[in-house]
Parts: sequence; C-alpha cells; structure tokens
Amino acid sequence: MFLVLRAEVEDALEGALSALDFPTDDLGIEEPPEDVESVLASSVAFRLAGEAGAPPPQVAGQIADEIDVDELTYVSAVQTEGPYLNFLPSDAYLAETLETATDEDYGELEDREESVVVEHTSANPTGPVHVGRARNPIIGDAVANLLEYAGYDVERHYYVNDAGRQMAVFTWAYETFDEDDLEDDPERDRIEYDLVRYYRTGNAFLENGPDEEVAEAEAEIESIMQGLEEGDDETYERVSEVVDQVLSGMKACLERLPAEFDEFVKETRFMRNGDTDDLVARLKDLDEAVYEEDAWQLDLEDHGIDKNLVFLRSDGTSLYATRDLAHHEWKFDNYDRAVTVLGEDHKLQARQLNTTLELLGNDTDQLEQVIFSWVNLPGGLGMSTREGTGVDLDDLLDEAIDRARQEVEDRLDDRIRDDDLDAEDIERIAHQVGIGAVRYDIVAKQPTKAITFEWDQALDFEAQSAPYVQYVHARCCGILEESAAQRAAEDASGQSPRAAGLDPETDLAGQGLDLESVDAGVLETEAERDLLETIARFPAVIEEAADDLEPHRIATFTREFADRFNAFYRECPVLSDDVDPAVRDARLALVAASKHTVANALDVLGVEAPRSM
RNA sequence: GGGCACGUAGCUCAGUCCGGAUUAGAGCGUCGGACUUCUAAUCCGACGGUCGUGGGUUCAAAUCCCAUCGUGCCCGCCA
Repeated sequence: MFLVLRAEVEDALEGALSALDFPTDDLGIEEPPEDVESVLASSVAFRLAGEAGAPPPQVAGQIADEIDVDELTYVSAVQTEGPYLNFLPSDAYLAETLETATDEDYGELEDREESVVVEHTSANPTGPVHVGRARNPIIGDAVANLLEYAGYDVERHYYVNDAGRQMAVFTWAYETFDEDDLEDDPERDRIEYDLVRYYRTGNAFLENGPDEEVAEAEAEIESIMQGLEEGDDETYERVSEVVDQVLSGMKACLERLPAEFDEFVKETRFMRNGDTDDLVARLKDLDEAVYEEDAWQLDLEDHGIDKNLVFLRSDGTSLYATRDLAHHEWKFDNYDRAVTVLGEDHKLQARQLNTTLELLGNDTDQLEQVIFSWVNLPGGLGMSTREGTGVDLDDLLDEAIDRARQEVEDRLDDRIRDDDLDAEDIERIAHQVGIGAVRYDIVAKQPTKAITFEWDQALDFEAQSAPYVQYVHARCCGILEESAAQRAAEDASGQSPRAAGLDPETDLAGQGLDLESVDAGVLETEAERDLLETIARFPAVIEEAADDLEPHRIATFTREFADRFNAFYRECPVLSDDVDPAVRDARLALVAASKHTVANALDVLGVEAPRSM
C-alpha cells in the first residue's frame, strides 16, 4: 500500500510543481522522522526557495495549496511544517493495508516474469563447511528468498569446483594414503570429516615430504589435471569419487541451515561439453590476448585492471577463471539475470570476469555480485580447511541449539501461556531459535563489514536478535489461538454465532472473522496506527532491498516492526472483556496482518517463525 | 608499494548509495523501575557519541569531494 501511496504523492507533487512552473526533476520525497504524524514528506521547498524568491516555508505553503487533497485516495491531508510538506494517510490507506496484509502472501510482489540465477556458497569440496564460509550460504539464501518475494523466478546454484588443482591434489591423496597414514580420527561421523584428513595429509606431504617423492606426487597430480582437461572418463570418475562424497557431506551440513539448491553445477561440465575449448579459441582472438611466458593471457590494462588474466597454462590446461567464463555465458543463455554471492577475496576476479565477458560480447548489466567480508576468529586468526583451523559450522549450529534448549528449559517454569510444551516442542523451539539466531546475527549485518566470530555474541538471544523477532510472531499466534479458543467456548455455550476459531497457521479469510465487516477506522490509538503504517511499508521494503540486493534491510525492518508490535501489545488489549467487539475484530485483523508480515519477513531471512516459544 | 572495502556510544550494530525536521538512532553492558490482565526471550526510565582526523562543496554534511591515519582483503600458469 505504501508503494501505491508513494506513487500517488509523486504524481500530486509533480502536478503541483509544474502548475507553479517549478522544475520537477527532484521531488525531495523522504520518510519523516518517527515523531511526525505523516507517512511521507518532501523537502523540495528548500531547493525551490531561491528560484521562487521566497523563504522555504512560504514555498511549501504554496505547493500545499496547489495540491487538491480531495482528488487523492490515500492521502487525507497535506500539511506544512516549516519548509516540509507532510502527507498524512487516509482511512482508505489504513483500511486497504489491513485488508491486503491479512493475506498470507503479504509482502510478495507481482510476478516480474524474469528469471534470476543466484549462485552462492560454491565452496570447494575439500572438507567441512566452517564458519568463515557460512556467511555465504546465509546471505546467498536470503538474497535468493528476497528476489523470490520481489517477484523474480529464482534458481539457486552451487558451482562445484571439481576441476581445479585442489581436487587433483585431493584425488591423489585419497588414492595414495591409507587410514594408517592419517594422524587423527574424524571430528564427526560424516563423510567430509573423514575425507578431509586425506586432503590435509596430502597437502602436508607436498609441503614437507622428501623431494623425490613430492616430485612423483606432482607428476601424478599433473596427469590428473591433464586427464580432466582432455575429458578422459576414467580420470573424471576418479575425481568424482572424491568430489561427490565430500560434497554430499557439505550438502548435509548446509541443509541444516537450511540452504538448499536447485542445482549443483560442476565446472567439469564445461570442459566435457567443449565450451571451455570454444571459449579459449574466442579469447585468443581478442585484441587483448597475449602469449607471454608460454601461457595465453588477457592484458586488461586498458580496462583498468593491472593484473593479466591467464586463461591457458603453459601445459595447455585451462584455469578456474577460464571455465567460469564458460559457466557465465551458459548462465546468460539460460537466465535473464545472474547474481553471485562472493567473498571479498574474489573481488578482483569478479572484475576480470565482468570485463572479459563484456569483451566477448555479453551484456554484463545482467550480472551482479554481492560481496561479503571475511569472518575472522578473535585475535585476527583466519579460518582454513587445508590447515584445519576455524570453527565448523556444524559445531556452531550444535552449540546454538544446545544453548537455545537450555534457555527454553530455564524459562519453562515462568511460562504463563498454558500450552504445555512437550519434549518435542522444546526440541523444535531449540532448533528454530538456535539456528535462527545464528542466521539472523549474520544476515542482519551489512555484508561489507568484517565480522569477528565470538560465541557469546553470535548466540545472544536477547533483543535485536532472531528470538526477539520470533517472539513477536509467537505472541501473534498466541492471541489468535486464544481467540479461537474463546470463540469455540462461546459457541459451545450458545453465546456466539461464530463457530470457527482462528487458526494462526492459515490466513483469516474464510475463518470466523468477517474481514469485510472489519472497520480499520476503529483503530484510533497511536500504537495501532504506527503498527499499521509499518505493516504498510513491508512490500516497499522488499522492493528496495531486492533492487539493491541487501537482505540486511529486511532484518532492520523486522526490528522496527517488532518494536511497533510490542508497543501495540502493551497498550492495546485484544481479547479482554472490556474491548468493544468491533475494536476487537479490527485488532484481531491487525494481529493477523502482523503475523503475516513478521512471518514473511523472517522467511526472507531464512529464519523460522515459531508458533510458540 | 598499488587497488578495493571498512572506521558511528565501553561493546555489537542501523542510518551513508538518493545530503535536510532545534537533542545522530537501537541493542548489549551499568544503574533504577514494571508480571492477579492476550507468554517478562517483553516493556519503561537514566547514564553514555568532537559520526577516525583535517580540509572543501552547500542554505544544510555521519551522508558528497579531496587529503590523511588505522584495520581488513586482493595484487599466483591457486581456487
């Protein structure tokens, strides 16, 4: 509804400005501070003061006079406050917001009939997913959800680096060493924890082993890479045995978040189908192509990139970057847009990729990157799979769930709501809260900022965390369930004509509450109106966050929303006996609207919305 | 050395792209309050900030420009 209101205000303002012969290129539309009654404002009078030869407040007055409020649907009045123009919402604005928000899909924008492939995580299949990498699936999943809500047709891809030197090393190590050669037991009973030991042992051997044996190993690794390059089936099978096993374990870990994918795209696919060879041929034809030190490279200096892009090694094998170019052209063929979530260490490669794709004649406007900074351990220590440093995501999630479970149990005695949580409920809540807290903590921050990982901070269940927002959802459900129970009781005693209760799992249409007869006009308190205005903004927040690929804005919204809801909860009883029935119904609709808003906002973030907690 | 990002209360962060509403917002922590009333994982109040620093542009700068300092990342025939 906010989007419609904004369009209406823009039209009205533009009309008024041109009627007064003022320029309309900058309408100065902004959102007013919290203590101002209006939902939209304009500071355009500041800029027009010089031209008008009058002080800004006077100009604002002129403009306000020029706008005929009677012609507007969602604006009830245009007021000036000094130089500012304030647009106040009409009853129709609030009524329609209440009505549309009681729909379960509230916040989902119209289908744009545009496909987007979101590639994220794409961690090399070398071992367990650690916390340093966890930012990628958490942000990536949220970006994909966000685009889906914004009306795009989204596919989620994990690009599997199964052709690089790392995998050749891994394959060699896996085939060469035995269980006896490995120093430690697996840290966890899952395949990637088992196999990563070979990878670590192999890398240590290559670094410190006897020269002669290392040379032999290198020869073997080289032959694996050559085999892959030539499309040799046997080599592919050998490497796949390692890749598929490790990947299956990583997949299981990511599913705990859950971060799920529509497709795991292997880079060997673009070697085996000939795309990489074709691409290399086309790259060689570019003006920027140079042959230096026996390797084919692209000199991108004229395009602002100092570092050459090597696309064919002196031994004739392709590189990750080469195959990624083929990969991206494939994306362009199959999707309207492509979004990639990358760590900041890949920034330069992303620029090279972009520039090269453009040189190859692609329209790179359809390619966007979301860059995030690294997660470090306290003391500035990094996380590495090869070296085995870092916190495993599995451990973080286990710890989060344990702490959440403890929290639920500690609070059990103090609960007022008589819904008797059983063991299964406790486990459910522990999972929803624990994992939700981890995801929220990461997705709520601007990805460009570096994060230092600290247990207590990541697992803080207090305000500004997932549980804070989840609690609002549980409160909504509590009220709706309670109302259902009350109505059922009334009906049983013949006091109420309404038989159906309200099921918080579904929307209100078709339930006992007759939305047609709900009158938003009875919502008169500031708390109610503030809440409704916040609900009204949700679709606009989705749109803006999606345009900029910034899911953290949804998290910011959930906090503002939770604040507003808690104010409403404190000041406006819904089910008390002394509440007028019309007010009660309107407030129930408001609670239902709140529930859908917060549930869907959390859904975008990939955080579950508990019915009780 | 060069490139890119980040620097806002003791701590963790919004706000910065698109400059505007006499006191720059939250949370944590500290201190003090609120559960006979739809769940207190909540709420109310107090304390706490030269928005890294210095210039500039502007009627107006946390926000734009320049410089500078600090931190992170990158500058491989690795991925």
